[in-house]
Amino acid sequence: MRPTASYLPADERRIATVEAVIELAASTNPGDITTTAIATRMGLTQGALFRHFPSKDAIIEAVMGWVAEQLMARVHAAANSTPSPLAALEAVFLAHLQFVVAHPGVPRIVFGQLQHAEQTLAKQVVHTMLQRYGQRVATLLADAQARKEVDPALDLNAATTLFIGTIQGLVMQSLIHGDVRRILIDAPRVFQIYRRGIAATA
Amino acid sequence: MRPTASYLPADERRIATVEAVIELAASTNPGDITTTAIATRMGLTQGALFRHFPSKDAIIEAVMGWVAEQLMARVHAAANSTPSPLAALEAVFLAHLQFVVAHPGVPRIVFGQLQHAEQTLAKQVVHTMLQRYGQRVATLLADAQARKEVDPALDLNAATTLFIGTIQGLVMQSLIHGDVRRILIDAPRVFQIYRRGIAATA
DNA sequence: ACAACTAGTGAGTAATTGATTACTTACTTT
DNA sequence: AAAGTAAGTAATCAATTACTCACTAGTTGT
Repeated sequence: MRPTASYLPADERRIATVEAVIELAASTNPGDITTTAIATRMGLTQGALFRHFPSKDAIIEAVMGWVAEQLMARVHAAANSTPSPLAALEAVFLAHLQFVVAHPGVPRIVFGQLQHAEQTLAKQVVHTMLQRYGQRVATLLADAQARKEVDPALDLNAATTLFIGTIQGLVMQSLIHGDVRRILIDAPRVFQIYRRGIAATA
Repeated sequence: MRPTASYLPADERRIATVEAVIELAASTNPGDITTTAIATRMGLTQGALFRHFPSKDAIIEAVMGWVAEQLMARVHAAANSTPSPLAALEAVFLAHLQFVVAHPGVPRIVFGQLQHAEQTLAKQVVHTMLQRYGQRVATLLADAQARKEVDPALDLNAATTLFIGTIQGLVMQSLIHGDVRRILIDAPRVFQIYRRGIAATA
């Protein structure tokens, strides 16, 4: 409940707002996060929020933008961290999960957004993020195939789906058990099975 | 928008209510489903609902109970459909996903429930369901190991986590793409990689 | 020090929500 | 057919929500 300093400049206040939402989402149903709750956590009154955002939806959009930026930065860094595509794949896998563990509210917000029926702008941001993400993974898998690090007969689309699905599955499980840190224990052991599933027949 | 007949007996009306909620959840954010929306879909007035349920939460609990019952029935049937544990595992995998495709609102409601912070009764139902589910899968994997159908050195806990995670991942992806039926296309190809990951070293 | 600007306050509003209730309608039993 | 019971209606309630605005407090440049 850090009582953020008063009278921040507008851009810093907007960032503080995004952080407040993500922190709140760690322990609250994202759909139930009210503007009053956001403001209170920052030590502000509710009306003050609308000095920096035209609507609540705009706040959510800002949050999704922040998430997309942060996550993709980590993914790309991990993907380029090693020359071996297969090793890079594992680095991406772990980097993604570390990001989630560091910000447990993030997957909850993302899942929450995907639930909405309306084609909202925030949902669009999630869409393009996941699309770029999938393309990066597919490229790594193709590279690994070219280097004979994985099975030449591997179904690349299925492998990409399973890669992302495995991460989302781990996240869901942590959501079920209410224990985020368990992800980091399960992650390497689960990835080992995945790697075996796509491995080159030695 | 089938206008359910008027003057149903109480138990039938309760079942109709559960079905209405699940149908609504297929195209609406479960958290945004109002008692008015449920009643309207059944061709009733909102107040009539509270003649059969003491509260909205009670409606959700009834829905979760229905889901747990239906899903576990299908899972157990699939698990016992063949003597080979590995084949049974694939049968469970497909049966689960077919259930989701038949009722697209179900995973949305389940995910929505897991988002709640409070330890609600409905959440408890989901918990025990997933626990029993996991135990059944773990048993099948252990049997498969005993029959040497899978790697004797396989990490059973990780394999169980990955099994459930893979399903949840596929469901999430369909939620992202807004196309439920794609699950049935991806499912066999994804399972093939999973099976390879746990397979016995021939 | 002082004006100009920005950030925050706090009291409001309209709309929506789950829930209650007095009343009416339909079915069942004898 | 009369009486009793179960099911549905329609109006209404209190609470909560996102959003607005006239005003005040703090910050900054000169």
